[in-house]
Amino acid sequence: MATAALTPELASMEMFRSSLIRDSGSSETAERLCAVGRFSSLSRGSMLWQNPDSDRLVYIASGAVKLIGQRAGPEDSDAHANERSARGSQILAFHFPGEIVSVLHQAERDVRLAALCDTDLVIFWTDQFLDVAEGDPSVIRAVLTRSLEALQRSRARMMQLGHKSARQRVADFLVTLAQRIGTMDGEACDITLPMSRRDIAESLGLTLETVSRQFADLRAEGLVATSGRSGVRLPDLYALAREAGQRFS
Amino acid sequence: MATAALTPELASMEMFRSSLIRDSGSSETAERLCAVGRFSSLSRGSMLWQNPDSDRLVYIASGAVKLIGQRAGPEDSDAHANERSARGSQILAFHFPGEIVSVLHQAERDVRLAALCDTDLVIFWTDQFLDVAEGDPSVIRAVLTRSLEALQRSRARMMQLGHKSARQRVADFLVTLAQRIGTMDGEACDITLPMSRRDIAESLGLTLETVSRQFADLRAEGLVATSGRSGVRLPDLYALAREAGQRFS
DNA sequence: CGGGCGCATTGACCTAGATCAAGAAGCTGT
DNA sequence: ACAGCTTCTTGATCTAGGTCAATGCGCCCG
Repeated sequence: MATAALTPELASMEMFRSSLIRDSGSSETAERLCAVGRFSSLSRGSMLWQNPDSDRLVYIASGAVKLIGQRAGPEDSDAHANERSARGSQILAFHFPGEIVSVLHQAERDVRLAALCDTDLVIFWTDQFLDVAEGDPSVIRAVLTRSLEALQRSRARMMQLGHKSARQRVADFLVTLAQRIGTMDGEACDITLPMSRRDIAESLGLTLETVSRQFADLRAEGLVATSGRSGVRLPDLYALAREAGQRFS
Repeated sequence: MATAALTPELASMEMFRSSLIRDSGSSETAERLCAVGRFSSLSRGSMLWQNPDSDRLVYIASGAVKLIGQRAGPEDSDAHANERSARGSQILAFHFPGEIVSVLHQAERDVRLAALCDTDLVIFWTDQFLDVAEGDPSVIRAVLTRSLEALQRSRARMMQLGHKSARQRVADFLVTLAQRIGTMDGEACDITLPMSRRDIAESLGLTLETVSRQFADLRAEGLVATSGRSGVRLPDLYALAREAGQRFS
């Protein structure tokens, strides 16, 4: 009743519920799903420890996360497993509010979710989620559609990693991100990067130095402007997209 | 009634039906799905022309296919669009009998399915498939599970493309393929490669020459033996897996 | 069985990007 | 405002793998 904001937990659950109903699920199913979902709040930099025994579905309510794949060195022994020991880890995807991430348990590999900034999310045990959702085909179908979209993005990234130059990767990264979280400002487009240069590098399969150099080049050519660590402005999205795409030879 | 084999079409439909029922779908749903599926037979090297206006699901009954992603040069004009003009195309995945491939229509990109050898398959229009399957949640769930598996494989490939050396990629490719289509022979494992060196290269984001060189090196070290173009024997799968995986430094 | 074509192998060289090594901004907290 | 971090930028080398080019071999077909 107070004028103060809802608790993050209630707000997150409400977001999830209404996103389901928008996908034409019945509100009854939504209620039951909310009942089996567990709310969680992550602060910047912390990771969601993944039980190695089961798959999860994670709904992002607010903030931003990265999905990290790490070749599972068998329990890197005692070494304080804080994030910085990330040698040779690969970022598989970034995810933003409203999206559902599927974190599959995968023998031999270690897949984790880490928060780029303070993040609220709702976690489901995949089997349980599907058991409940099975009563409502439209919900399962919605989840299927989302996972096919994720597959599509994943394939697009593969093409990027396969045959593109550093310059193209960085350009493509910026254009794609602009489409997902950018705000148009007349001709130009502004993005506030939630991730570090290192994150960008690891997601593109490059080194942080190379990413930095490509930013410098694009900046020199007037294709991007930066302000501070995280402010990026793309004065000509089309020109940049052209850089990203089919520059033969 | 004759002793002769079934027609490929009937055999393919029967495979599809029984794979569905194994996944606990009702046989009634299976019948209805078969009714909307269209059988098709591809000969070695030919491509499934993808209508650009809709997504498809393709069930592989026999043979082998590659899923190709090509940055869509706007209608490469008249140039006889036979397969060989594949400049800078990337192979997104290989698929084998029993698997369901989802081919999503993707603006700006051209995704196609090509047969590595003579192949029988059943094609569905995704929306129609799901409309029918919606009556039977366990079928939709099965499709979802398969697509999550595809996502998982896709992520694994991303890690490969991201941070691995040519040697590791080739080793990983062979080990992964061995697990999918290899036949054990005591300690060793035999594979008959359905794809060319060029295909391997394009799927790993390497050149055909580099792949060849890596084969030569691994051969020299006794980790693989080859016979003819397509015969491969892996005398020590574990040693090879170790090459593929976490060789730090 | 032998000719010919396409795939595979091998070699010589050369760039894009990794690696190593300083510095220069940015964002904290006091 | 300043100290002390972390993250970013820039520069100088080094090398894995790409590119170009020649040769060899498996496989199909007459």
